Parts: sequence; C-alpha cells; structure tokens
Amino acid sequence: MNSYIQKDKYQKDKFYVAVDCIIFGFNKGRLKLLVFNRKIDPFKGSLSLIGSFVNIGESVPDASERILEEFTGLKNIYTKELKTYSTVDRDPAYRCISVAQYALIRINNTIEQIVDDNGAKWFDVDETPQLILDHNQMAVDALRRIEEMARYKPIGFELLPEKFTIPQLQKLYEAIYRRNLDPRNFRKKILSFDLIIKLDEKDKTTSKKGAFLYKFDYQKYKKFQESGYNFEI
Amino acid sequence: MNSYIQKDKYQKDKFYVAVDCIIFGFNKGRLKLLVFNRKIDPFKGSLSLIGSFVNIGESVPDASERILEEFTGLKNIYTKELKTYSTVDRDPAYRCISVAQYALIRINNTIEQIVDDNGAKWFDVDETPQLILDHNQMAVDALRRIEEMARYKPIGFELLPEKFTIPQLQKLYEAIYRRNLDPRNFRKKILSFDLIIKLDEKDKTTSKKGAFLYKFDYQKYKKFQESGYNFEI
DNA sequence: TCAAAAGTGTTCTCAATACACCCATGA
DNA sequence: TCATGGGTGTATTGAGAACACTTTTGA
Repeated sequence: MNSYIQKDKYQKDKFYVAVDCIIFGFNKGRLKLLVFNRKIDPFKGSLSLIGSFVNIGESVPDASERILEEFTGLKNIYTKELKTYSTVDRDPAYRCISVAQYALIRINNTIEQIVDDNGAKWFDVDETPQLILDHNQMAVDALRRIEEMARYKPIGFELLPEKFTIPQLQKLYEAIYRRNLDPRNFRKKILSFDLIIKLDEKDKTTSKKGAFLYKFDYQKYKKFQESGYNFEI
Repeated sequence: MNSYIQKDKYQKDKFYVAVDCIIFGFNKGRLKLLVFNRKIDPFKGSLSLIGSFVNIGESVPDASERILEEFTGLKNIYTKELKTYSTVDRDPAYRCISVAQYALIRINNTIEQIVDDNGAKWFDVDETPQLILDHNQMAVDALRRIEEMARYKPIGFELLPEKFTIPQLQKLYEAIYRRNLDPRNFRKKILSFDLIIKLDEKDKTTSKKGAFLYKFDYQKYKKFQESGYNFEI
C-alpha cells in the first residue's frame, strides 16, 4: 500500500510553517550574526533568529524576503535555503516546522538604524548567545554551510560594501576560514579570477598610504557561473 | 512591528507537509531515477516521485525513511535534504509544501523485486518522463546537486554494490560527470585517497581477464571527514 | 589466436605555497 | 622622520592532465 495515496485520502495533519533567517554581516574584521531581542511574548526577554510564520498565500522564499525587508529595509538580499527543522518536539507550543534560510548582508549605517529600531543586534559569530528553541543549532549549521560555500562560490562580495579594498576582502576570508592568509598569494589568486574591477579611488580609513577600491564584476560572474567554476582561496 | 510576534497571535495558516524522494540508482553504466507509476487517484495513471505526507508525529527525515523503506525494503539509505518546494500553486488540490530528499541506493535483485511490487520503475536520468506537479523540477535540481556533491564527497560508493571494481567506479563517475575519464589517472587518483580496499576476488562478468573487486573503507572515510576533505576526481 | 577489457608509468604543465622587502603618507 | 598598512616577485613543490602499450583469458 502506498503512503502517498493512503495519506491523500485520510491525511488530516497540518503544520505551522515558519522561516527563520540566519543573517550574517561583516564588520570590523568580524563575522556577525543578527539576533533579535524579543520584547513581547512568546519568549519575551529571550533572543532568537529573525523569523516569522509563513502565510498560506506566500511561498517560503516570499516569507523570507518579507521579514528580511522588515528587519533591514532591503530587498534582494542574498538568501539561500539552509535546511528544514522538523523534529516533533522542537517547539513546545506548536507543531511547527521551520525552513531555515541564511542571508548575507552588507552592513551600513542605514541598515544599522533599521536593525536597531527593530530591536535586533549583531553578535560575533564566536560569541553567539543562547537563543530560543533550536536556533543555536541553526546558526551553527549555517556557519558551517557558508564556510563550505566560500570555497567554491564568491559569496564574500555579498558581505562587503559595493566598493571594497583587497585587504578588506582578505580579512573577510580570514574570518570565514579562521586562519591567516598570505597577502601576496591572496591578491594574486583573487586577481586571477578577474572578477573584481579596480577603481580610481582609494580608501584611506585604515592606512596613511590608502588602499585602492575595487568593485565586484557581476556581469563576468554570471558567465563564470555558466561555465562551472571553482573559487577556492 | 515584528512578524513573528504578529503571526504568533493571529496566525491561523497551516499547511500540509509532504516529502518527495528523488531516488538514484546505478545500473548498466547508467544513472537511474526511481519513478512511481500511480495506479490510484490522485493522479491515477501519471508518474511521480516517491512521496508521502508527513504525519504530525514524525519529523521530515522520519517520513522520508518510512517511505524509502516501504518502497525498497531498506533502512539506512543515504538520504539528504535537497530543498523545500512551496510555491502557492504548486499543488492545485492542497496548500502543501514539499521537502524534497535525494537518496542513493545500491540496486540489487531483492530491491528490484520490491520496487516492482510497488509499481515503481527505473528510468535513465536522461530519459526522465513527464512527472506530476513540480516533480520534474525536483529531479533536475537533485541531479545537479549530486553532480556538485560528487566533486567533494565520495558519494559514488553509495550507488555501487559493496564489492565493486575500479572500472565500475569509473563508469559511475563518467555517468555523473557526463564525460569520459582517463583510466590511468582515475585509478591513480582513487587509490591515492586510500579509501578502498582491494579484495582477493575478481569480477569476471565484464571481461575475460577479470577485474579485482574492492570495498569501500568506511572507517577511514570517517577519519577523513573529520579532518576536512576534498574528493575532486 | 584473437578480441576485449584490465592494468600500468612517465612527462609536462600549471597552480599553490612559502617567503622579504620597498612604497606612500599622515601624524 | 617614522610608524603603519599597502603593494609587489620569485623559487619550489605537488597535483592534474596527457598519453600508449602489455597482460590475461574465454570464446
């Protein structure tokens, strides 16, 4: 007897469906996780990821986009599905499955304001506080995923401002890989991809000499992707 | 106003949750997809992936294990979550999200019998027929995922019998990568991982000379995994 | 004896790594 | 003028890719 059919006739089981977003940023040489400080029940006073129930009239990515915009003011955030969390007792109040999404955003002042207004806060990924339910597990899983992902997709650029310097990019990869990289080899490798464009400006905030700014070449990246790529640093 | 809280108070939206399994096998040098020939409504006479609704008292992986056992008689099948399919109109009959899982199994006679008894059938992945709903998309996505996965995890062994020959393994990788590999380089690379153990038997079904059988060293693979690995062929 | 698949070694090329000094500039 | 971070080149090593012939044996 086949399950699908059997269930089709008799199934009455329905679930709440939530999305929870593991939102990463990069600031002052550190990978950051956005955490929401809950001021109202449920879980008043606790910390959680940014999440919401999914409405019947929207898809999971729609729901994810909705709350990301709400919390950051941004549309078109780089977001990927991590995995589904569905253990029976994961939420004592509801039979709810959560589809976790990880997102990468460029931290800037505008966003900081909105984040702040929403009662959210950045934590160093190494100092993630206790979160509700299985949200700590989600954060750990997402972090492992982006470490893995960084090896073959240029996700780094999603976390930096549009204009960035090579030393900044290096620091980001050092934060993700948790090890130091040789500046000569890093520069050589990054430039060999031919995916960043040198600008005529310098950033002088971190040194007297100043470092040239670059921008990511999304055009070339598209072609790059179509062939099949490899982005190991 | 925060979505999570808002929804917590007012949310009444519940979903059916399904799992659909994209089950891959390998036979006669070809990658195969297991497809279910539906003899009862809904979708009587159509083809679909192997799926089921998730029961309220089980997790998504539980449900997936349940139907995999039902269709193959096997427990402990290699299974990974692919992604969630949740567009509003994906199923005209229900508001249902499906968590797709891909699974790799070793085809053998016992399984063939069970598969047959359940009205399922193997198709070449290149000749996947029309399936119901978004199941074709799932199959395409899963195939892309295992192509990607094969580059850095030794998933190949999940698809071969316990004892296999190096030429068999090569054919499998050729099927996954869709290109021919040099037998000398392939052998050298595979042996360099030191993850397969040569046995004292030969398989003579494909040549007069016969090819030595090997088995996968799961012990070593575990250690391998703990360090961090790379399995590009 | 021969057809058909299994098995084997070497060369070349290129990318990854290791490594140390000069440059530009604001304070 | 000097402290600070930015920027550059070379030599070595190791892995991947290309490539052709011998071995075994059942039919």
